[in-house]
Amino acid sequence: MGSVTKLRAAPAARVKSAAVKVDKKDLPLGRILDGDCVEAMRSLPDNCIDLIFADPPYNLQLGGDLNRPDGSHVDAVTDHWDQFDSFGAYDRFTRAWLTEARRVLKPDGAIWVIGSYHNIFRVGALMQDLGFWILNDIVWRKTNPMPNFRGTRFTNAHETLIWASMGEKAKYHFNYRAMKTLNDELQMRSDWVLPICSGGERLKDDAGHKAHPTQKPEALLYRVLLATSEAGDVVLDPFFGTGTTGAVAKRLGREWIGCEREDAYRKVATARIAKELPLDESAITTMQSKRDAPRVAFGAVVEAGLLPPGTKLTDKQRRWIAEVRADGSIACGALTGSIHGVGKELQGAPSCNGWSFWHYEAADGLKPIDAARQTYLLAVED
Amino acid sequence: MGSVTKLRAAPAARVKSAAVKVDKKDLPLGRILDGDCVEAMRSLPDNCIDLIFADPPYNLQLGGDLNRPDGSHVDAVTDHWDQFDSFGAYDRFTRAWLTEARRVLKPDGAIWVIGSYHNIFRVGALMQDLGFWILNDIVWRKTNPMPNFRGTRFTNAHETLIWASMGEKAKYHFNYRAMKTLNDELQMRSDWVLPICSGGERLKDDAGHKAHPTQKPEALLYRVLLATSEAGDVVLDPFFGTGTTGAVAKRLGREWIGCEREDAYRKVATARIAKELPLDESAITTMQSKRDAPRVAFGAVVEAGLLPPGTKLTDKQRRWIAEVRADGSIACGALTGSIHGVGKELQGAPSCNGWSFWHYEAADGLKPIDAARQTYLLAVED
DNA sequence: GGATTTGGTGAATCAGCTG
DNA sequence: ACAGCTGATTCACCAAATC
Repeated sequence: MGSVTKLRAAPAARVKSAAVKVDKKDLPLGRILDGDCVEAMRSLPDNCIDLIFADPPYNLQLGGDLNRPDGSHVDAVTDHWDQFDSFGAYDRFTRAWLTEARRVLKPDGAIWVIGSYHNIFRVGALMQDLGFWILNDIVWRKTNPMPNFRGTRFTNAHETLIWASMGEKAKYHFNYRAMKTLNDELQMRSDWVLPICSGGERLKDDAGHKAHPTQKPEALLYRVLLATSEAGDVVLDPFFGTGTTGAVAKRLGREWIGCEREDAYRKVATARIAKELPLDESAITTMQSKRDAPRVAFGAVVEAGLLPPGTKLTDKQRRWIAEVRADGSIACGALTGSIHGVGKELQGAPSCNGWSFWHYEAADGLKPIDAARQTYLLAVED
Repeated sequence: MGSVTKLRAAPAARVKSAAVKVDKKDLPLGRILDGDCVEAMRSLPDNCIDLIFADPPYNLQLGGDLNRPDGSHVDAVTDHWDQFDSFGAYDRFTRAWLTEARRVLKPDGAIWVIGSYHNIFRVGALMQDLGFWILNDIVWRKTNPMPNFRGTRFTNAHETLIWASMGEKAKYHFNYRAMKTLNDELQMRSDWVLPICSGGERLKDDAGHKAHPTQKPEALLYRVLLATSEAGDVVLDPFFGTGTTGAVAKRLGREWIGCEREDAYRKVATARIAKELPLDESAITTMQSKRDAPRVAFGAVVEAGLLPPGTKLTDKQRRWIAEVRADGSIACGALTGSIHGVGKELQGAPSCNGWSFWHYEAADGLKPIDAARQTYLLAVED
């Protein structure tokens, strides 16, 4: 077999300085770190995490839930005549863990946070303040929400997730093709219809009570991880709970790290993830977008004899005819250049994908030259 | 993660003096106030408004031009009124208008704000900071959103509305029964599926271009006003635009006041509202008792404008005539209820399928209202 | 006249690599 | 930092034109 001609450059370095590149072996992969999530994250190096999924508490009132950035405990506010103390405490807590999350994330990492109207607006605003760049807000539309028993409001039938990159110009990962495939060949939308976690998936303690009050459905994590991480990526969940993130990460071939300070949850999560089996590698492999495929120069297709010099190309409506030249450029009258540039000029368009614009006469009719590229790719693939 | 408990909010800001009751006649009802909304609201007395609907600038931060895959150009929102220098500037703007909105609202008044992920988190957090008590966040799921042309993110297919009262202990108005009626006898949920504003509803200028870049669908305002205001209430819209709020308020028998600083928008809105006809009082009357409740999604067909309130229905033999009301119930003389229930009573039958029993006058003759339902289903199916 | 095709468009934070 | 080149990428609905 011939060697694969990959015109694509090496993938961009994921961290700015190779000197601070962290060896995955030095990370506590597949472990649940004990204790407060801010403290736990402090034990991790900078720029080592590919993706964070966070399901923080909504609660301002429960004693012991909140700690200040310095680790000291925030007293529960029982006299709530001053709202700013309550919201302020929640904001300090949120800012503390988001700051630490930002430190451990790689420059091309991303973060997901889920919440309800009680907390998500504060979380979202703080994320923006800290420099995170919101990519989408996602609505998890519950098929089976709890009704509003008193008939006083609309049924609260959804929760909101925020997906953000490290900054306005930061890179991030989005498996567009995998999401489109998952959604019956339509773009995946920002509203996801999924049932709440119940039935056999809902973990129970020895007494038969639910092990955790807010266990998230695995389908939700499945979609999050499939959409925005790659196999082998390191996924961190600072509020690990019963370990839904870890279980789905293991299944999908992602590495994971959790933070959880409740012994009971850690125990349940550990047992749960131990039972989880990783999927076969071929099952994890997702549809690639063309953007991720190796780039092929038109000249290579010409060189390989698939569209030899002198071949006549035309557009679908046969408005123009161009001729392939030996160097992989094409000529249409006096106009010469790349397949893209000539197509663009002829149409007066802002841009043009020459692979789909130009066609050639095949035995079974007019075909886009992209077909020749596909043939070429199959031929050179090992 | 702890158990889910509500965040605490500020005590409701109470009216300083109950003696200062405002006479509606002293308010600029049915008028669009010229100028900046903060200045305009300053001309209103304290505690005079029942409901505010606000569609503030979203502070979109767009990059360069965007083209569709077919090369056509996307007409983006680049208007000067949507430009802010920073999050800080946007926050100051938001705090200013929300503060004034809070002053003019009655103690049992409420506010709706619509936004996208660009601004809604900041708006929601500031609302909480100012003492507003969030009652629901509502997701407007668009049936026909603009796709993500570059395949870089999830299709941004929804916008978010926040509904809030004046404070944790404040009273507010919610027409639970009307919403349940509108939703086929199921509690109305926090996710609303509605198409974007297009077609004949979309206002155009003399040159045929859209009169406003972000005109909201009337069905959205219809649901907001029907759910959280009463006939005769005073509704204020600080960002009036082309006056969707005013048009629907007039139709539903609510008083309205707008603020708008752009001459062109004021002009379009004035002409639009002048053409709007108030519905008959009986059509506006909403169902308050379960006994009279229809059990159908007929309300959604009404809301969509396919069979607007006031429409006359008759049976095939034209023996009876009934009138459609705003919440999807119908009235035939003193008899009111669902399309099924009223039809059943009139015929003295054990049951009646209202969809086939009732007819409306279409351009091409008498048609069963099921035809309108089919049209509706085609429109909203996703 | 009805069915089909074609074209237009909507609140959008919409590319990545090389030189 | 910036310019230039390559080439990847769209869904639902409406309206007008065409068959």
